[in-house]
Amino acid sequence: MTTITELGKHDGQIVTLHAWLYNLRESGKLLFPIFRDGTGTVQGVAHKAGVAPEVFEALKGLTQESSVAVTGKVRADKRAPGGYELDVQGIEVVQRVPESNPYPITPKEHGVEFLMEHRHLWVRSQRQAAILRIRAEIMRAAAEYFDTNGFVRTDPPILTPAACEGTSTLFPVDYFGDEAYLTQSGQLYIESTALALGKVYSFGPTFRAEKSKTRRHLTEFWMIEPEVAWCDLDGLMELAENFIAHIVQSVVAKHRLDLETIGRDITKLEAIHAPFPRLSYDEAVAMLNQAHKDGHLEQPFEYGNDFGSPDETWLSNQFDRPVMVHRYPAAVKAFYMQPDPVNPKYALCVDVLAPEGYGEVIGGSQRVDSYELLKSRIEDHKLPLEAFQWYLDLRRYGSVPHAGFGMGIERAVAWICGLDHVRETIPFARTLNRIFP
RNA sequence: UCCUCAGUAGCUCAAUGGCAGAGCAUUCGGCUGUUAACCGAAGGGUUGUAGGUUCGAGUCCUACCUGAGGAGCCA
Repeated sequence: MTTITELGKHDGQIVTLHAWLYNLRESGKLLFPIFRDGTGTVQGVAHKAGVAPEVFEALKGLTQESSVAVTGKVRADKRAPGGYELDVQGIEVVQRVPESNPYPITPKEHGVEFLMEHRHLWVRSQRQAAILRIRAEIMRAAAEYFDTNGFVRTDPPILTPAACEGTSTLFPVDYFGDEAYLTQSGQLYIESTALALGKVYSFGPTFRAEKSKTRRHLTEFWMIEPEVAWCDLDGLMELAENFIAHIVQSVVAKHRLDLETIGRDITKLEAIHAPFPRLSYDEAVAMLNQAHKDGHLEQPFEYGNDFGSPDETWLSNQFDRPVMVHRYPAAVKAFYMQPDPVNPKYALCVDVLAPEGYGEVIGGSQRVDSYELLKSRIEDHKLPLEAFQWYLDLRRYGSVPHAGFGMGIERAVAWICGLDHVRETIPFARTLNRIFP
């Protein structure tokens, strides 16, 4: 028993594959079945005169996605896309898809709605399988970076008693008669474990009930969030650029074939090395104003606002690697962000914008470490002080400067794979209009 | 929540207000190197739903439903 990616090690040998029929071409007394097994695809060849009659009959007219155990001889062939073909000698049909109810996803074009409705089958296609393998590598490499740099993984709860930031919409759930919410970020909790363990991270699903209908939004998405005690904004930006470079280079090193399958321009990924360019908010605004003057942006940018989606897209397109925009006006940012001591109207925060117009993949900040300031910020934002007493405890007992960020896995996958929508980056996307299958 | 666009065969799409069609898929036949193979034939329709205008509506009008793209918000 072997797999299709391993066929090169078995040239000239007889092997058996557990596989599915991906497609079948016939040419008279010649059959060209294409098999897929989850690791790749290979074309089989069967001459009517060269195989047992019952094998030829079983293969002829076999239906797409029927499951089989196929035995044959591996043969290097320069006509084959993967370099090898399989001369079929025997086949056991494990389950034959009936003609009366054929596999719905044909090797032809399909619309988004149809494919999403059949997501449970769509994941079998070569492109989707390649994306899911790359997603897995991104998640593995992300965890690996922290695991090998002294971080302890401390996962926060998914069921939470109160809003983390109070602004985004939350999914409420009944908790034995009380109202609880699905987490939208583990940040507040890992600030706690960071003060216990030094360097920590969390990695899990988060939920936002925003009515966003764009190619960048899911209602359920995965986020990896480091939080570091005794860390300032500069230290955080250094962490972010090294972290991202590690992930991208791991994917390039281990999934070149998958990147080629989905048509990704790999040279763009090979350029992703630290350090990344850094722009202050004011510098970014100056660039946006110039861009508007030059006619690259329709809307003039109003100083003091957060960047809109077209602004982010344009900014990130100006660089060949991710760009880090730091020190936004505190007024448009979250209550827990530390003010810049040089000018307190700015927050010590950073957004990392992926290149090629992919926009924000990381948002992070140094956190407020003063009890008095944090308390007044909570009050200014009209958040229930009672619910944040435990969070304020972190400033009552041995408070230190600390910082952290969150990276959305799906946006990172979309960028690294060069996809135009995050719905293809996760096995089963949850969007505003879809919670099926 | 707002703006724009789209719903016709299993799928992707055509059809000036005048007989509802093609390619793929399925079935049958042909082809000894095919690469989303090709060639020939057959079956397959409550045109998203409900009203309306008209001699006549897939097409025009109204409402609703579903989906897509974008804005805002965010990762």
